[in-house]
Amino acid sequence: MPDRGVEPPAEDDYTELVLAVVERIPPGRVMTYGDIAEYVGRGGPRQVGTVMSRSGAGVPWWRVIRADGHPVRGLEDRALDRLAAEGCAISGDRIRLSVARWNPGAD
DNA sequence: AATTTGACGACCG
DNA sequence: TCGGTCGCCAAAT
Repeated sequence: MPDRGVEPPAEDDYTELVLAVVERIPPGRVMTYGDIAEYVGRGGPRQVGTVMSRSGAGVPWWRVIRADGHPVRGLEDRALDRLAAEGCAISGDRIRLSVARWNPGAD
């Protein structure tokens, strides 16, 4: 049987796809739940949220934000801390999407 | 098996 | 700009 090594997650393919995308978001940049759903081509924003809530602890979850620019619901302070430390474009309590939004494949 | 919930998003007033 | 409402799509209860 295959050795699982040090990386625990991988409960299913969809989860893996989502986490893989989040892993690629560069520091100081962000993606919305909808962006990720569209990019992986399955499910929707809410499904991405479900995956992150359940299995997002091991990836840069603070770089995944809502479409209105607000950071993750319930963890806003920690997310803003981290993003600020990365030099992300922030305006008040929300991210400047027009500046910080990142698209994989176009990097 | 049916209903409610959730780290969402577009629309509208 | 802000809050209310409805639509979406699985997971959890």
